[in-house]
Amino acid sequence: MTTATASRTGRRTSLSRERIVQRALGLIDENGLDALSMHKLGAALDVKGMSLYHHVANKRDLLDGVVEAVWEEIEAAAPVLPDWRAGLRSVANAVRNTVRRHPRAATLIFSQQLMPEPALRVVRTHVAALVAAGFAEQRAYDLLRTIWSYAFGSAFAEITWDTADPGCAVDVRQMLRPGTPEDLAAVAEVFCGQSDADAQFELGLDLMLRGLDDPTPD
Amino acid sequence: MTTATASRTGRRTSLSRERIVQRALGLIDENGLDALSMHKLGAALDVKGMSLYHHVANKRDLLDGVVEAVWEEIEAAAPVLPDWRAGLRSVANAVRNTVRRHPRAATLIFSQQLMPEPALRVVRTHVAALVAAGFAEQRAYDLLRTIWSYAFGSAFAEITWDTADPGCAVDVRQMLRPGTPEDLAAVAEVFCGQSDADAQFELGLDLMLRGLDDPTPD
DNA sequence: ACCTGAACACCGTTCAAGT
DNA sequence: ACCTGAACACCGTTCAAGT
Repeated sequence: MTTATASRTGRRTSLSRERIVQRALGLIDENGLDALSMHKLGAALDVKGMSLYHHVANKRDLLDGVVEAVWEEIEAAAPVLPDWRAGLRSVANAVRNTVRRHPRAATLIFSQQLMPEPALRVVRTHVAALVAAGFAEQRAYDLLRTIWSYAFGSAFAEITWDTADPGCAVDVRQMLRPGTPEDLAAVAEVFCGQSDADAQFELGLDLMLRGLDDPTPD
Repeated sequence: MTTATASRTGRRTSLSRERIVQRALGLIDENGLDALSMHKLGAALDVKGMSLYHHVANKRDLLDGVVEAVWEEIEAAAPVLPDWRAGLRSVANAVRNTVRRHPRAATLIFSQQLMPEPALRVVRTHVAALVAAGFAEQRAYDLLRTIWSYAFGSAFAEITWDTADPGCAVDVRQMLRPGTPEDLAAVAEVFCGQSDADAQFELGLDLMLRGLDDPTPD
């Protein structure tokens, strides 16, 4: 299952929480969350599994670290922009693109009950930008939360339905239980086989952003 | 960990996939997904773990069954309504309320790569209603998908942030890593400590539904 | 037809050594 | 200070019995 290619590189540098977390994210991206064990992660780092416990408290702590690493990517991709609508758009796109880049790690973001620091920095930065644009603070939090929920919901729906092959369209049937009647399978094909996922994502985003008036100068 | 109360009831009725799946969902609701094992599930049904394999193919198949059971609850709570906006609202609320009723099982819906039949029936029914209201079929699918994504995203955000104690507000800090600086902790408290989750959910829903024009009669 | 004892490889985690 | 061998309880799963 695990390739033996990793055994030559990265033996000189010793372990660190950072290196362990990044390797874990890499392994999850490659083989899926279920295939990640402390034993295998150790092996991928040229070390025995037990050694990891010198740098992470336990597996839960390790996975918290992975969630934080994903959030750091979101943060880096979600700059504040002069126009407040464009700023909210940048948050939404950062969330969606990052989740799509790590589809097999994405479920962790919701299953670990955690708000890591990079996530909180995204909130702080963009709330501040909305307030600077004239919104009341409470309203700014509400708007950000709404866009945030939509972006995560869309990204999750997409990765659930994407069967990893962007080209071939008809593999939606893989996610149906064998007995599924033909008429329902046809429904799934239209609903899940998104011809243009980007346009679909924009639809909801546009609806929400166009519905918002510019803040009244107070 | 497991209470011994279950050992008296339910011994006379023999096993069935249905009974196994329902008990699994119950155990997940009580103790969380990580605490569910085939051994423990067997014990909760007065049987050895291996006996379950006569009724479910493996654990993945069992969890697929749990996802399907949750979808059946969503389906039952999402009736078609005369007004198309009210119909979309009923889907959104059914998703949100059901996810909130099974917070510890919710992550399964996205992590199992599966569209079970009750989910497909919800799609078919509500697309048909939108088409009857005058929308083009492709447009109907797009709208439903948008509302769907928002509802799941909101529900997931809520259960991630809800620390199970609806009363006490300040337990948001449990989801912060110990080192988190005070200013970021304050951000988390406003962002996650939703004073009125229902109103927050309605905000995004209203934005989207108000932005939609009635379909032009063709 | 359905339940089970025994067994397998694998898992997370601890701890007393080793260097 | 950091790595490891040995060991623990637990896990998913198989299979040859038992009834």
